[in-house]
Amino acid sequence: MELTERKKQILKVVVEDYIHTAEPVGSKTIAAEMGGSVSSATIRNELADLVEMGYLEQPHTSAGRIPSPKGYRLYVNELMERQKLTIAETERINQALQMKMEELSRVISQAGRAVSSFVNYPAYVAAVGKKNLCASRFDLLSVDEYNCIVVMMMGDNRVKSQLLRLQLKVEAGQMADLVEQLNRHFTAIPADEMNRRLMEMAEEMSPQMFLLLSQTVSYAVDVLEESGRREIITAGTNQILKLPEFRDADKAHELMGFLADDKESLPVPDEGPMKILIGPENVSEALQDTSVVVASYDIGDDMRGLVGVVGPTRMDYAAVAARLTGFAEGLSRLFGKELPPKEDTQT
Amino acid sequence: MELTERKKQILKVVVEDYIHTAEPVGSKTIAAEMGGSVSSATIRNELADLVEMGYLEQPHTSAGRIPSPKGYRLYVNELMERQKLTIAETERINQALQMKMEELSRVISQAGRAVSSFVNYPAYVAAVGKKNLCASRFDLLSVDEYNCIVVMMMGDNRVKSQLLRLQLKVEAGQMADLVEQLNRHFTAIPADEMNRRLMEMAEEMSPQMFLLLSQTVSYAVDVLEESGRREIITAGTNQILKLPEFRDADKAHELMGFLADDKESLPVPDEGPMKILIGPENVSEALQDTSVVVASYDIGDDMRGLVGVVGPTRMDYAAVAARLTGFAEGLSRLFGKELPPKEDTQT
DNA sequence: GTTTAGCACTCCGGGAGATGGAGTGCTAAA
DNA sequence: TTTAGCACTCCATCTCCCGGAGTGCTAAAC
Repeated sequence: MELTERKKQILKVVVEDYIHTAEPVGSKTIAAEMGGSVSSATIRNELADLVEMGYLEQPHTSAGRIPSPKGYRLYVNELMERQKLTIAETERINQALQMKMEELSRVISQAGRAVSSFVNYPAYVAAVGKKNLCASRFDLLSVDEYNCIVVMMMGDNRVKSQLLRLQLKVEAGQMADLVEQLNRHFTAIPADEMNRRLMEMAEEMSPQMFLLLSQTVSYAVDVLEESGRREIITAGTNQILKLPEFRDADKAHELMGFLADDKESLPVPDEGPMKILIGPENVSEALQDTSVVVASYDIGDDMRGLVGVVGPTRMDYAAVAARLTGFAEGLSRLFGKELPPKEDTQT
Repeated sequence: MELTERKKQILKVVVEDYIHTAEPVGSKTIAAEMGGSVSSATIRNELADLVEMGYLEQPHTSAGRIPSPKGYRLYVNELMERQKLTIAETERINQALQMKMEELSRVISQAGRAVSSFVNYPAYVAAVGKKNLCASRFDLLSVDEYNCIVVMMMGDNRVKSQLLRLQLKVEAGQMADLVEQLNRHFTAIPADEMNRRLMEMAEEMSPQMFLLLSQTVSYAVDVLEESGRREIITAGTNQILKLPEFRDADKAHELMGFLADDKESLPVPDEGPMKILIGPENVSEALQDTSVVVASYDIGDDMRGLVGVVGPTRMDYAAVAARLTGFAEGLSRLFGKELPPKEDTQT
C-alpha cells in the first residue's frame, strides 16, 4: 500500500490533535480539521489503511485512532514543521540563563530547572567532562611547617586547590623540590597514569619525599577523576504528574524513580545537535512509554554539554525541539563567552 | 475531663496502628491489641471522650478514629518510645556515609539521598554556611603576563582558587605589591566590607593597580558570598507517591512542587538537636497536612548542618527520629573528623 | 460508678446494571 | 473513488443496591 500525500496529511492531523488532547481522534474531527474537502467516511477508509500500515493504533474497536511510535517517527522525520521561537521567548531563555559566575554544577542545574519550566516536562542536563584531563601546573604554598596549599591548574585552565595537612614536617627547600618533581613528572599525564609514575619514582627518592609526593598526587588524582566523571542532573520531574498518562501513581512513581536514580542511563546524543527517541526506541526499560528529546552544545575545546527533555510519547515535539535548540544555543554562548577567556570556571 | 493512663494507652494504640495501616482504627481492634483486658464497649466510651478532648478525630460517624494533630503531639511528647537503632542499622548508616573526599555539596546531597531511602520519605539536607566568613590569606601565582591564579584561603581553612585574566599587563614587582595589599587590607574582613575598603583605597594608588586589585577583590567577594548562602537540597521526593494520602495526583504535585521550588522555607531547627513539627504547626501553607522531623549536627566551629524528613502527619515518628539522629551523629563525625584536620573541604 | 452485652443505625466502598454518546465498519449508491 | 446511511461496538458514567465495619445508646451486670 502506498503512503499518499493525503494519508500523510491525515497522520499529521491525528498526531497534532492527539498531542494536545490526549484523546483518540475520530474521523469526523479530522474531516473538520482538514477543511471539509472530504467526508468523514473517506477519512475512515484512510484511517483503516494507516492502522494496517502501522502508523496508527486503535485502543479498541469503535474508538478513535492514536499514533503509534512508528507514526510519531514519521511525523518527526517528515511532517513536523520546524517551529521558530518568538523574539519574546528567545528573550526569556536568555534571561533565564543570565547568571553570575558560579560553580559550574550550579549553573547547569539552574539551566535544568529553567528548561523544565519552559517546556513543562521533566528535563535533564549534564556537562560531559573532559576525559583524560591532565594537570598542567602545580604549586605549593607553605602555610606552616605541617600545612601547605596545593594548587593545581588543569588542561582546561581550571584551577583547583586545597589545604593539605602534611604527614611530616617539611622545610622550604624540600617544598621547592617537591613542586619541581610534580611539575616535571606529573603534568600532561592522565590521572590513571599518575599512580604508575608514582610507583616508578618510589625507589629513586627518600621515603619522606615520597610520602609527601604521594599525598599530593593522590589529591590530584581525586580531582582529575572527579572532573572526568559526568554527572547528570534532573529537574522538574514532578511535571509528569500533570499529564493524564501519569495519573496512575505507580506509573509516575516508576518514572520518577528512574529519573532520580538511574539518570546516568538517560540518552546522550552521539553526534549531531539533536536527537529524538520515541517510546520503544529507548533502551531503558522505564522509558518504553516515553519519548526523549536531547540537544547538545559546545563548552570548551572538546567538551560538550547536553540538555534533554523526557515526556510522554505524545509530547509536543515541535515546540520542545525549538526550545531545546534555543537553550543549547544560549548555553553554548554562555560558556563560550564567559568561561574560557575571562570568568574561567571556578576552583 | 481527665486524661487517665488508660486513655493514653488507647491513644498510643490508635496512633501506632494508624501509622502503619493508614486506616481509621476501630474499637474492636484496639481492644484486641490491648490484650483483651477490657471490652470494645469500654473502649468506645473512652474513644468518645478522646474525641471530645480533641486528641482523636472521626472521618464520619460510624468510622474508626484517627489521631488529630493534637493527638500526634501528645504521642510525640509523652507516649512515643525512644527507638534504638540496631547495630546493623547503625552499620548501614555509617556505610552510606562512607565517601571519598568530594565537594561539600555533593557529600550533602548524597547524604540526603541516603536518608530518604532509609526512612522512605522525602528528605532534605543543608549545610548552613558560616555568615561573615573572611579571607585569611591571598596568593597570586603568575601564569603569563596577562593571566594569574588567585588563591584565597578562608577562615574555615577552605581554599578557593581561579585563573584570572587580567585586564592589563602586569609585572612581577606589581604582583608582589598586589599580594601585599590584599593580605594587608582585605583579610579578616567580611565580604560586604571589602567593597567599601576598596573604594577608600581608590585614591591612594595608581589606576592600574586599582584595576587589578578590584578584579581580585570582586572574585573574593563572590566566593565569600557564595559560601555564606545556605542551600537546601531535597531528595527522594517521589517517595510520597507510595503513600495513600498522596494518591491524588494534584496533592502529590503540590507537595513536590513545594519541595522542588520553595525548599528554602523548610523548617530549620532553631536550637536543640531535633525538632518535630506536626501538620498545622508548620508555617508553610503546603505543609499543613504533613509533618516534618529535622535534626541538626555540627560541622566546624560555628557551622551547623541539618537533615530533615517530610512525611504525612501519620509518619512513623519514632523510627524517623531514631534514624535521623543516627545520620546526624554520623555526619557530625564525618565532618568533625575528616574536614578540619586532614582532608579539609575542597577548593 | 464502671463495665459489658446487645442492638439499631449510619456510612462507606464496591459491584451490577442501565444508559447514552462517540466512533467504527460495511454496504450500496452516486 | 467518494459518500451517505445504518447497525453495531465499546467505553464512561450514573444509579442503585448491598454488605460490612463501626458506632452510640440503653439496660443489665459487676
